[in-house]
Amino acid sequence: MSVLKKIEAKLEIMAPGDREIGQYIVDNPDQMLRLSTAALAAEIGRSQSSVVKFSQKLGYGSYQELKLAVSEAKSQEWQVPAGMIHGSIEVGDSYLVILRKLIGSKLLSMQQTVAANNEQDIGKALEMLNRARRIHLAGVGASSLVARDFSYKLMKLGRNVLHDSDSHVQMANVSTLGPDDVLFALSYSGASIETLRIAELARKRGTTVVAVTGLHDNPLSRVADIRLHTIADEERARSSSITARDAQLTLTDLLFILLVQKQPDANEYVHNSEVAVSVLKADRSS
Amino acid sequence: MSVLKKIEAKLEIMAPGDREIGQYIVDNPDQMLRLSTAALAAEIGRSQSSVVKFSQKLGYGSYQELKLAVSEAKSQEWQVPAGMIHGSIEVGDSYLVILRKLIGSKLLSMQQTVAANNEQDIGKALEMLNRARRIHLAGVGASSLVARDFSYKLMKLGRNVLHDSDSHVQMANVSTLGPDDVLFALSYSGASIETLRIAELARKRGTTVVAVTGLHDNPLSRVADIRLHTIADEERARSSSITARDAQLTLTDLLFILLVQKQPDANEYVHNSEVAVSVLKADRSS
DNA sequence: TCACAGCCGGAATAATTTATTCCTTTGCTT
DNA sequence: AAGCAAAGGAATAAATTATTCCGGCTGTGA
Repeated sequence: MSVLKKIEAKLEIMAPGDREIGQYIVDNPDQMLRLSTAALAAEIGRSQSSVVKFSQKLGYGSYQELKLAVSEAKSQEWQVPAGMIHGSIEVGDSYLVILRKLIGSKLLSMQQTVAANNEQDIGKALEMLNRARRIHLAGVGASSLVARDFSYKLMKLGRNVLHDSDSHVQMANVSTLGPDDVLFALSYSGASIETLRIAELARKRGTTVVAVTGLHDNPLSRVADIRLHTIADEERARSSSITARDAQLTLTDLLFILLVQKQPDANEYVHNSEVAVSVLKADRSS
Repeated sequence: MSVLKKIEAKLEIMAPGDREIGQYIVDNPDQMLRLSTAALAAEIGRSQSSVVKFSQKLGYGSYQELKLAVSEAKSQEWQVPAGMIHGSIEVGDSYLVILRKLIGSKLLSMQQTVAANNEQDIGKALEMLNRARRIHLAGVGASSLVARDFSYKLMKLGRNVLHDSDSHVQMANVSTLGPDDVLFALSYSGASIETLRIAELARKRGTTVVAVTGLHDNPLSRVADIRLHTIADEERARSSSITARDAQLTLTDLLFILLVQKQPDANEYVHNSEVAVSVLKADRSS
């Protein structure tokens, strides 16, 4: 995960002094890279030692390491191709501007989402999904659509998958899960009460819980065994539900592809399922 | 020009000592970033001061600045200009390569999709959707998920929308449509027999049919009044269903945003619907 | 061949930056 | 109210970086 995101996420739970430092870094990563601890401290009116301690609390061995991480993070964000705009979409915008902004913010959320999850966590989730006897997918509203999309893909690989858009049915299904199963729960806010209850129940039954939520602290994430994250354009109200969904899809697509890589006979499964569907399509007589 | 290139170019005309330092940096930029002047000097058996002087000779005020430049240069190499790799995903690919290819092909399909539809056609579709008494969304399989996603968004705007994932129910619904209504039909192949039949029936009843299909000639497109197109990465079998869905979503998202632009009270509707949902979320007692 | 100017490069040292220690304050718990 | 833990700053230690100084080597011109 990018340091800047990490700092931003932790900002709320930091001590006031650390928050000021973190805020400054998030707001001015460029300046920060050129400042010494003392200079940075002076900039925001705190002591030099606080800056050093801040770096250490974040898990970096030294201030220099923090700088390196910031520099790397900054470069990752720059990957948006030139011409992309990710401002919010305004009423007066022309067709072309809207197009660019839409694609720009979609791209941004996809990139930030893959950056927000490190390979280890993805790997753990993958391992769980791969070994699971059954996979239950939980999610309501828009997340339910993502869950269903993912369930179709998993079925193509011959996995045992459960999902229903009705949360009561989901709850009933969960009550049949056991320790060999996995619950994959999606909720951007991490606060959807139905999904949360389902995750809690699964946890109680010894089922491994993989949660896909936003980066902020949230109840669903707290009950999970494995935490994955999606990043959406929260500020831009008008596109937020779009990018939150895109972020979830990016993550589930990634998991699907990685599963395919792991499964030697995946192509055969996928191929067979596609043949089966195309038989349906070709059947013009029905 | 990137520092590394610059160093490489000057390597020949440098004094032997400087050349050694430069070579090391070019060869191991990653290590260099974590080494102090003294450590770097020790690594190649030279004096610490030589390293400092090396930085200065290159025009950087300090060793730290050189480090920053190297870090930046390294990150630039990462972002393959225009950014992405569009190759298909292979079994041996590393995690990072998969990430890039996935996002690359998603981006490509989004860009090609918006390019494949001219503003006039989009405008006509928009006009139809805007005026429609009722909007029926048709689609099966993965397209049904896109249809449902779109239906949620339209409902947020207070529109009259019909969609059911069961094609028989869709068919039944269509038989209640009239000339003031619009059928919005999604099918990448344009050959899904259920969706096609639904479109034909709608046509017969005088309902305007908007079809969203691939660019190839196809039956669904032929019966439609307004044709919109999605472009997916067909060659790449493994990601085709992913990009086809992304393309459809890009198009429906675009239509949604344009509808919002047209509807003066849209924000209020969207806001109200979001408030309603958040009330559900906050209700921890259920 | 013999100054001598120029530079390369290292040792020593100065200056700066970073890390640690220690101590006071503050707010919370018991 | 006493005890405790965390926050945060001052002082100081440790490290890193920058500068100075000096010996040695090389090419040049008398």
